[in-house]
Amino acid sequence: MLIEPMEAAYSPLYAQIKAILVDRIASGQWKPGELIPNEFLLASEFNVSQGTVRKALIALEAEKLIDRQQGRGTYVARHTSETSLFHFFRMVGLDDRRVTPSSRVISQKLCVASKEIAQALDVELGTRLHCITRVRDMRELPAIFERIYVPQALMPSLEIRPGATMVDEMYVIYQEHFGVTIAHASERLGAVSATREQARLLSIEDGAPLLEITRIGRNVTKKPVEFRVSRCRTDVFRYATEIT
Amino acid sequence: MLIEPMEAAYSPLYAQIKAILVDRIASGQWKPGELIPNEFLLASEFNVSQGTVRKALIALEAEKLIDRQQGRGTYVARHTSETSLFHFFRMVGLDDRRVTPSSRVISQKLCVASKEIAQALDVELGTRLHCITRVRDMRELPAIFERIYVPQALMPSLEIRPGATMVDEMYVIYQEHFGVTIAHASERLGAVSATREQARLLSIEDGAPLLEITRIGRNVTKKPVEFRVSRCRTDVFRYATEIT
DNA sequence: GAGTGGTCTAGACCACGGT
DNA sequence: CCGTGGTCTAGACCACTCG
Repeated sequence: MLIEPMEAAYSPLYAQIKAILVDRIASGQWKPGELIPNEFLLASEFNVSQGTVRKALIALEAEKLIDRQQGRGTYVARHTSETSLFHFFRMVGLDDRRVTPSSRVISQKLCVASKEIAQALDVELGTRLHCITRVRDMRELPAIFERIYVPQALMPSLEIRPGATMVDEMYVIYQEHFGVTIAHASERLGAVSATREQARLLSIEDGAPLLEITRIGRNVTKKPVEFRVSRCRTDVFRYATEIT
Repeated sequence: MLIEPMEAAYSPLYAQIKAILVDRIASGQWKPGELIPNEFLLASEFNVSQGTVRKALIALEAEKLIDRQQGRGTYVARHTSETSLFHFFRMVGLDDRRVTPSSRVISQKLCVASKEIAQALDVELGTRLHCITRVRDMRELPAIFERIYVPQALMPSLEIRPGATMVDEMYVIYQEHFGVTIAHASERLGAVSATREQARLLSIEDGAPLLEITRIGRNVTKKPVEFRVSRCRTDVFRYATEIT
């Protein structure tokens, strides 16, 4: 019996607890990598039983917002190059084995949101955005041509050295430098023909078919934060997904 | 304390219960659509508490093997055109709205498993397969060219009338006629150029880029049952996936 | 051994779908 | 009204990590 507002739509206790915990993570009160109080402490704080807190925590773990480790404790999820790639990067070789990309930044510019991007990011038309163009190599091959758009307001000092080879994932940078955690993403896939520029950068024939992935990245509160378009060679790589 | 074999790897009670229930579904002892015993009955059958059974049932529901309905009971999941499409068919319009395909069968033949297909279906090279070729229309447009391979041994009398417009999903047919339930699938996506035949059937230009989806469909025990290659127009449709 | 999350139990009560 | 699944509690014990 946490809250009992008149006329309230019914919501189970564990869902209310969960919402409170999400808020603590979203607001930065609990930061990525931080150890949060154990189940009994949370239970006594909210005056509920440990089992109820547990149910909220299990739900948060399923959403990958926290990381529970038996014997150690519960931590706020943190992006690492590893986990970020494993979670958000779906390309595999024809042998079905995961590949690790590295990236070369072609350019970083400021631009304004087009109609499509403004709608995707839920911002005003003309909002100022960072626009990063890069090529990602996989197994020594140039494989992905990528444009990334993020609102300048969210990450004022975002600065990627053009030409530098990047090991770190963008999502690690967002989180560690700007406190922005990408927790969910929507992807739309289609097939397109390579433009002349893309063909040159990817060492393929002009007009060759490319897999185009359009992604909207969202933070823990599901607000859109990043828009990205990736054009991938699929002569030696595939996009992998499981339906369960 | 269900089983306690010497040297056994530790496995929680609810996982053992779950395995038993999966087996009852896989073996056909409980058939799709059937009402299964309630939580207390199962609990007393296995001599565990209701909460333990519940945990197994919740896991099965997450895997979409059963359908739990408050106030009514728990049913073995059944494919319907609706649920099958909603679960396995990922194409959406550019407006992000779901589309419902209909299909025209071009041909049905018998063939033998190539190396690639034999490996995918985990059968011997040369195993006899049904091979169905069809075109799927979406919003009055020919949109997908598709080849489906299933072992003849699994579905001896599979017979689709060429030319007939199909409303029913293949997966509904597999389940209702042959007791084969597709419960999981792996998909690999890439971009390819349309062959002349495909271009003609899809009313697009020769060599136009198509999204190629290679799917391995698996039954409830995760054994591969169907191999399918779909080539999709993505000028007005997209493949949609969420990363959560 | 102390502390954490994971499992399991037993029982109470609630919300929902039918009769 | 009954029977179902859904929530919540309180407490016991198990498995893992670390000092």
